[in-house]
Amino acid sequence: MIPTIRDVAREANVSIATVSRVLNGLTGYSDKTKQKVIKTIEDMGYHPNAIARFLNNRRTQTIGVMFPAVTSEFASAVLQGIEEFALERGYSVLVCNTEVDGNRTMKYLQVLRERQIDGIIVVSEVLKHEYKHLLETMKVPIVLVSSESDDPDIPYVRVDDRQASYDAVCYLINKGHRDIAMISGSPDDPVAGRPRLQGYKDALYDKGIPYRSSRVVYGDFHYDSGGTAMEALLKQDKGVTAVFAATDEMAVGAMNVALQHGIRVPDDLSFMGYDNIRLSRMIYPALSTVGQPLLALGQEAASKLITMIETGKVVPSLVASHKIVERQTVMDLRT
Amino acid sequence: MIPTIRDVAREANVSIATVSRVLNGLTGYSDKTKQKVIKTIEDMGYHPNAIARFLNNRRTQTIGVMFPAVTSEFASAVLQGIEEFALERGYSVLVCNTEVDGNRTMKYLQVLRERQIDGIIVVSEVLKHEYKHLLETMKVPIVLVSSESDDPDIPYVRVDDRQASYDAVCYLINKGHRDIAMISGSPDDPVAGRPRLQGYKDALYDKGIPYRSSRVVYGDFHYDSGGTAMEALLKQDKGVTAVFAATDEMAVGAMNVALQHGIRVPDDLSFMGYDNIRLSRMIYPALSTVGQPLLALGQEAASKLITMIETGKVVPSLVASHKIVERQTVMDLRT
DNA sequence: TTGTTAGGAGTAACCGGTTACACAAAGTAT
DNA sequence: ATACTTTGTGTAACCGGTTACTCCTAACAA
Repeated sequence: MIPTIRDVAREANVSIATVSRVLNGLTGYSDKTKQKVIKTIEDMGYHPNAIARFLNNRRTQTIGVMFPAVTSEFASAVLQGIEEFALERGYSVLVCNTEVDGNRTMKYLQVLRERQIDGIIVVSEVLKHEYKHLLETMKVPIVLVSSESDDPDIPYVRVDDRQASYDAVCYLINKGHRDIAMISGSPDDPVAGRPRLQGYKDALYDKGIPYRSSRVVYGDFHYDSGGTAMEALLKQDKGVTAVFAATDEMAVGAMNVALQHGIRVPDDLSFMGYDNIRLSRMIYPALSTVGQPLLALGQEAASKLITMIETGKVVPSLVASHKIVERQTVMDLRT
Repeated sequence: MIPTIRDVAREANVSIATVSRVLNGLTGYSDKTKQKVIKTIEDMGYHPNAIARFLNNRRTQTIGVMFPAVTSEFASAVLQGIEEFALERGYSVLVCNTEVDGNRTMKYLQVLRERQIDGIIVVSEVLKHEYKHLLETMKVPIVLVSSESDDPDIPYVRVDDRQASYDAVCYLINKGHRDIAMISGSPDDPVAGRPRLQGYKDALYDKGIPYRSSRVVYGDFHYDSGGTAMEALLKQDKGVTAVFAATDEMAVGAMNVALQHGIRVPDDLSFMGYDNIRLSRMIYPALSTVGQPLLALGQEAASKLITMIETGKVVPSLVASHKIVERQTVMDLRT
């Protein structure tokens, strides 16, 4: 039988209250008692039951992390950041992969509520009305990563997608490119879709380059759609010298299609991605891209969430800085 | 204040036992009572507290998953498999990333014990003696993924690495290659190191090709080491027509170095990887490799673990089937 | 000497459920 | 009519901790 605090108390000839106090480093016992209790605990191999403790603390020291896709490198890097910070602060992380279908999100939220988690981090997923309603009744702090909400009580941690996209396109323009196509995600996507497209448009506008809708094609953020988009682009617009994609995956998909067509990269066509996932430096030629501090985003999100949990106050949002990662897929056209 | 079962009982004019029975679908109440209770629960927005329930069930419906690296695609695919199956069966998953340093494993095991998790899945990590001792005192079922233990009480789920490696090399030989190099992981690694190297040697032996130690170079399973290994290989042995790497990451790293050296793939040099991570089809040319059913490995592991938890019996291990994934990096040398 | 205070330790209520057991009423067999 | 089930429901103990409150004693100030 696994020993309980009562067993320890009996064995050490003290009360359970005293054992509890020693365990929690509270005051109210002599040093002699402390030694006796500690020794008994070790002799018996006693380990406190966190579940029982949680029951009256009303804190489970657990946070739930919801992802649309754990398998994406983006998500797993963020997860690692969250997890590292959480462990340090004594919190555990429950993963919730909502990828498969929409109902899973609701199901998971129910599970998280029943498990009395202390807070939730939602990664790159927009809070639908349905979820929000449920979340409100849970009265639990929430932090968003790479997403945003109009609710001032829900802070977010993300980079400025429009600005990052703007900078990427400016980078291309500064390298002498004027005929730049974009492979965008869905323009309805408020996180990685619309703002990145807007950044592209703004950069062109500011640099005096006319925007042509034939130079924008749409994918679903993932690898295969990048290839499909590239095929379409090759058909509809010949004069392009550079392609900017809203995600690295799409950039790589597009680049591979170009390579299959015998197009040389970057000599004939330049590519620029967005995310700086590990993949981007593992391909040949290595992809130039926009870097997001993924690990740090995760850590920041965990930090904010835990602060909210422990202070009960709302914490300000954070716009983390991005950077242009220069590799080998962008040609310098200036002579 | 969040309503408890007592609040519901009072409101519905029944005892807490009755509410509990309705909640758990037990027998022993009239239909009228049931309706009344259900209505009250809904009206009050009552949700049972899983923590309190766990306290007397002695089951937390939680499993811990330990990884050396969540960020690796391998791990995240397995995690997804585990998580999917677990959710279906009402279990939640606590992720434990032991990547950073060795002490974290011990720390995490302590956390898992205190949290009274029902079982542990250890992914591609060998159980050190230190861990094993602790695990034994926890008296909790364990399942290994892509690893092995001499303890018959610890089942594993993995592919036959030696055989898979053997098949990969035979595949190359059947395509007419005789000068095959290998980029191995550490030969001390009992999971992905030694067996894969052995498979390579066995295949050569069986096909009557002499083994040359100058054709084996060692990496650490990750991307960069593949490149380094390739550099070494290019220096020490010129006549190679194919390179087999113990992981896709190393294969890709090696291939990129080859491309940088102006070597054409697969025309001048063929490459074969191992793992079939997403990356392998995202590069150009797409990497031929050995496929492991990662998602299924995860699901199987979760399934076995939950069976062990619920029946208390040890479950047999599983050797899952691998397959050769033909893509574009292997040249057919037969005229 | 007496009153006050602080420190060490114990008792018991409580957190929010589950469940063994008790019991009354209604139904069925004899 | 009596004895025995069955059904519906309640009471209270229990899971393993935390903590408010109480009590006793020794030390110290007046």
